[in-house]
Amino acid sequence: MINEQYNPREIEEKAQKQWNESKIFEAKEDSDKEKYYCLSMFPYPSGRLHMGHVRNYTIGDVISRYHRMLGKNVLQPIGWDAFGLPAENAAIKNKVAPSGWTESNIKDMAQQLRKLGFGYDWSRELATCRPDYYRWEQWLFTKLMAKGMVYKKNALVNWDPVDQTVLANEQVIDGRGWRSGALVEKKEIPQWFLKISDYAQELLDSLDDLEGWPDQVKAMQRNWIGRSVGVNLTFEVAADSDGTKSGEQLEVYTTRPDTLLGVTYVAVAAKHPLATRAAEISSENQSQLQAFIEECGHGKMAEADMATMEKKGMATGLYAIHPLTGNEVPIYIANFVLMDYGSGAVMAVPGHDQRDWEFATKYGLEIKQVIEPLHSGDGVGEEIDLTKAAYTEKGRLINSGEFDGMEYQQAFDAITDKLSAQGKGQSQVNFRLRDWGVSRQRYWGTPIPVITKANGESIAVPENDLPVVLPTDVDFDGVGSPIKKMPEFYQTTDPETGEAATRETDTFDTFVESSWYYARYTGPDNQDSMLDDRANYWLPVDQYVGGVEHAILHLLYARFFHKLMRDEGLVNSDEPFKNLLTQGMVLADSWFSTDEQGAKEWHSPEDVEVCYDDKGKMTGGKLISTGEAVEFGGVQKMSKSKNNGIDPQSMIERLGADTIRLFVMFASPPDQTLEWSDAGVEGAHRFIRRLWKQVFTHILSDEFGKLGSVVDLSKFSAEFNTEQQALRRKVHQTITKVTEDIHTRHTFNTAIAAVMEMLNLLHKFEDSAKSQVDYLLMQEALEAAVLLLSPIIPHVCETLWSALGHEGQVCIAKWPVAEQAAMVENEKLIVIQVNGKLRGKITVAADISKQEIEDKALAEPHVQKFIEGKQIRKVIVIPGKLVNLVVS
RNA sequence: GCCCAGGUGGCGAAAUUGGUAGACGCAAGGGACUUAAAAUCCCUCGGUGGCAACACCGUGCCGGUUCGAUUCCGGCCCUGGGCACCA
Repeated sequence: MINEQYNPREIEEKAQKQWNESKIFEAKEDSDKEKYYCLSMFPYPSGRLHMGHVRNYTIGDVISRYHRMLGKNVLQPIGWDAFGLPAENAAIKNKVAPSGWTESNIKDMAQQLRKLGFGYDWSRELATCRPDYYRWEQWLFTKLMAKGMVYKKNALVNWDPVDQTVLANEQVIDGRGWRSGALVEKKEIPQWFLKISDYAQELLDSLDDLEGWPDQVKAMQRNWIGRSVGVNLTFEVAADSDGTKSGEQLEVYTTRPDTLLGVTYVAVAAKHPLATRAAEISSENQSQLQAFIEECGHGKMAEADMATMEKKGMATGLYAIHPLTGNEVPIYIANFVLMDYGSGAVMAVPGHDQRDWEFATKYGLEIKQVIEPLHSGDGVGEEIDLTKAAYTEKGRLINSGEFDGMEYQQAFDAITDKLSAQGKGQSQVNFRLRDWGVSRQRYWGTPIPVITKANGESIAVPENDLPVVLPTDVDFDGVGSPIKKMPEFYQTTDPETGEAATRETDTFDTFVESSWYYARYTGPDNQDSMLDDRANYWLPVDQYVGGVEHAILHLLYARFFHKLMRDEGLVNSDEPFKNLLTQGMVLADSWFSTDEQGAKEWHSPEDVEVCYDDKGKMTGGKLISTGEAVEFGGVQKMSKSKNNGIDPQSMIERLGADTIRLFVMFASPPDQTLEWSDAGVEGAHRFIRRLWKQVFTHILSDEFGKLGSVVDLSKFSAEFNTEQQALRRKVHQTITKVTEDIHTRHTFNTAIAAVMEMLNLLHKFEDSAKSQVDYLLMQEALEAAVLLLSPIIPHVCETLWSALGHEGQVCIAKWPVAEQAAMVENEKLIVIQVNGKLRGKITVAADISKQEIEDKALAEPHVQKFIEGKQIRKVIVIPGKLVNLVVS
């Protein structure tokens, strides 16, 4: 029996207690059952759950609960991506150690997750900042070192010269350090790299096998890996003006060797040895060159900044010899060429590359046409004008001597062969993907398990000395990493000779931890090895759910790690995530007022009452607290800066977890952005109350008591009247639709809408219900609604399921199966169009012939008005759907 | 700048394989119940014209393919995500 009033707090506590006590979500390996591993991206323990988390974890929970009801052995774990920058920022701000701050956040957030009723196996909870987790990451790294998958090289970082610290890209604002305001420098320091490029081809190829991944994610990864076929070729550097020959060579890579004869200059990075040498040669512009190189050393090293900054360059006074013509072309220093990428030099073809064209136009360099458009079918080619833009299409070669008249592929091969024969170049497959730099000069991360010996040689920490534990009792002042100032940490001995040696004080990129956590969940208690047999029982993950912002980096690194672990014999699959669902962001209205200085003050949408005109169009808002009028700032991503975040905690307390779960699943499909709406949340709550009331009214009826436990409704089917038949058809159509929407399409919004439609029909049916068969049908409909909604609003469905007379828990009840016979429609609605415009509708028997449909359509009075006096040219009949009469 | 998405009523959205545009929900308006309010229930709800039947227009913009286009093709505009040290 249930109360008349829906009381979320009471029933949610009760349901959660029951799930905990029955340990229903603790997964045990069982080879007799089909396994299903559903994983949501683990959260960073910032301290408060935000709506993005709620959305992500509700999607994962709905999928998990659905598959459990199909009878599968479901694993849904949770843990914490616990290393990272925010803990260090909090440490500086609040004078607390990162470790304590993080652990206390984990406690708070775990509490919030429990309140939302997610069916996690908490016995497998892990946190990446704990040594029993990161020790295995260190272990794997040492194995990779032994294999030669790891190397050290110099790489650029954003350096803050005042704070004497490395900055993340997000800490560089307008080219300056966020705290010091100092102009940021690009500094080269030694760092550790993982050879992800060794796996570039496999990472690209196996995308084709990932049928359960969204196409746009695969496309982004393909472009990121960026396989290209081109030519590596060498320019010799010409003798200096005083006649001395340096013998230097300039290596460049191009994907357009067909344009080689159009090269009119060569550009090198500011850090290129040639640039350095040019600035040392005494000449009239020596000081300008030095100043330019200095200028290129500032600014941020993000690709977006490189691509959008003003392209600048300066002639070095040096010349390169064209490998085919022997002509001399000037060598320029250019700010958009980076020493880190490729060889640090590029050949420039301003006639056929837009960036080169802009540069050449700016500095008055020669623009030479070597490609002409192919003629179209009528023998006419398009006009090109190289004074307006570069012509970048592939075409036919001109002004290229012996190669004139060749088309792209022929020219590509011929020029490559010639270079190759002269020892000046060879064809080369290149990838855009660069090796993964894993070193971070930060404290709050996994220590890199490396020791540098007295002779400068780096060696891995021996296996039995692992883990290298990060000291947590530290004084954190924000100026550099504390462990770099702790001799008791970094002073050590050479494990072979016992001589003094130093530990690496850099830590891993936090993407390293998040690249293998999904595998560790299969055996988080294992103290003896990274993974065991359980990994091969559970892996690969059947469904991975997370933000679309991770479409490239995290997902690519995790795929890479899976292959590393496979080649280490730790897992037997090729890919970690069989199916992927990328969820959109959570947005909310933003509101602001402007002060006398013109500065905007952002107000929480929870403090704004929205005003509408009589057409229901929003006109503005005013603050509930003060009555002050505020302006609408658009629908924006929930953020601190716009003050438009909605706290899930207070929502749960006010309306219950089920209401929030229902709202986030109903408001939009999971892969699109979700706009928060208080009114929409109220609507979700109203729906649950209505469902509650429908069940309550039903079980209170006299007829309900006489129903008996299990009834096979199909045996009454011959006696059903039209309304009964229609209700039953709707119920079974709804079961079919919801199953498909959840299972295949992941469109939870339409699944919920379908149940709403069914309950709306049931509501009309209720008014006239009298007979026992009516009540049996209503019981069937209500049971279907509760079962179909139980993955989404599990607490209320547990309660209603038992109220409807069931003993067991709904979360392990059997998912309903639609009865085909109940869905048979003996009549169909046919739409009649004339010239594609809707002109009438007829209802016909489902098994009627095409000819009969056509005859009936032509006989329709309203349709006749449109075909009268006209000639029927064509009749298109789509059985069961429409007739289109083409007349003129 | 490059790569990937998205753009449909007042709003969130639906239309699953090219076949009734706007399901479902929110907001709004009208009504019932109530001393009153809340809650609940019923009705209306893309635009324009019309007493109405109904007609015309309408899925970011321009063009194309088709009997038929929100859906396919070409071009453009706008918004969002990612761009390698935020997670």
